[in-house]
Amino acid sequence: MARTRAHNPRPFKREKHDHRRCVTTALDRAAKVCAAKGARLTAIRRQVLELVWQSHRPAGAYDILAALGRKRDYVAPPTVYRALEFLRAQGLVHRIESLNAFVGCERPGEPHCGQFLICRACGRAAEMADGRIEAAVRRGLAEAGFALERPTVEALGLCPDCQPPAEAGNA
Amino acid sequence: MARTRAHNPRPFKREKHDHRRCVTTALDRAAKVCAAKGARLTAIRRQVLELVWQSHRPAGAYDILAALGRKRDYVAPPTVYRALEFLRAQGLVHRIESLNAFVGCERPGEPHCGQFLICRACGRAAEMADGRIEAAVRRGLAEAGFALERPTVEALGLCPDCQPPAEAGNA
DNA sequence: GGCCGGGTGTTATCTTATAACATAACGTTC
DNA sequence: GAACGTTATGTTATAAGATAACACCCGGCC
Ligand SMILES: [Zn+2]
Ligand SMILES: [Zn+2]
Ligand SMILES: [Zn+2]
Ligand SMILES: [Zn+2]
Repeated sequence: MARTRAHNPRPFKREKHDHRRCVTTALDRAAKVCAAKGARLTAIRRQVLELVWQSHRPAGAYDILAALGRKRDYVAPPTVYRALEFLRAQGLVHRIESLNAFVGCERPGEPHCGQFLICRACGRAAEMADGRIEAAVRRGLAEAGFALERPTVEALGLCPDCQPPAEAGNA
Repeated sequence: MARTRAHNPRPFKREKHDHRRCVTTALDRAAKVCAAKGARLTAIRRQVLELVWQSHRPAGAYDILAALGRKRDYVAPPTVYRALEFLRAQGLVHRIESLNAFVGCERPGEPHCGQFLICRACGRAAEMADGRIEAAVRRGLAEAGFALERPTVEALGLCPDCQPPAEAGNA
């Protein structure tokens, strides 16, 4: 039963990691996904995607707008929103509803239900891929007679790095 | 193992139901919850709660603002937002992040993870109470080392009433 | 009275998002 | 390579959602 790993046990990256690699991987994957679908990853869309991946903190549309303004001539809000909508339609970014912000998708190409941990201390958001959560959600909604289109789970809290140190030897 | 019902199998109300009863129940419960906590359910807060319960469609802050203006003298946005924030802190309403809107909580007093089905056709939102989803979410987040504070599940789709009729005899 | 704190009123402003229309770039066909 | 339909972007204006900052009121308390 070729069961892929049920979930990623470490959704939050280390504080220090080779983030340039995150970015290049994301851009490479995006190119592949778009090519496979015949979608056009234009210059602006690519730049917006790159800016979304600037960090693991969700980026607001106007943050991206401002950053984009530094790279090229000023662009107006609709341009950014259109690019973000395109990227979301391709499954390349997720929108974090509770923050009105966007993060790059960790698993583009694989359809999945968005599951996010949002740290209210450091602001990072990590995407989980817990098959059990997804299964529970899909089952619950099916039992409610609901035709599911786009489920998302968002949890606000404290990431491992931002939690006060445990008193006892509780790992 | 006094297991409460795992979930409500019919989160969406019938089109026609005695909705006044929904409202009065909600207001009664709110009074009890506030009394128990020593929180003051003032006139404005109560009116805002009543307006949130006007229907099972999530109400935007400015919808409430407008409706409130019809009942009493004009109130400014901060008044409504403060009332909504109070109600949310008391667990009397939930915010639907993906809609920037608010719905009354079906189970005030019982701490729970918000689970919502949002129909993109009729606009209604139904709160689920699926213990298995909640358990899966809590477990997944705990395994990720995440200190959980406020998990929510939101699913966009079509409610049973709004789905195209099934072709075959598939219930 | 004088003080405090919670709740509300008021004004102004900020952030987020989209409507509507104009223009440019691309791909195809002949 | 001109004409055409299609998709993407530019531009202007505005809608929609949310909050900051400060004033005021009112009840309880000393
Ligand atoms: Zn990274
Ligand atoms: Zn953190
Ligand atoms: Zn009702
Ligand atoms: Zn519906």
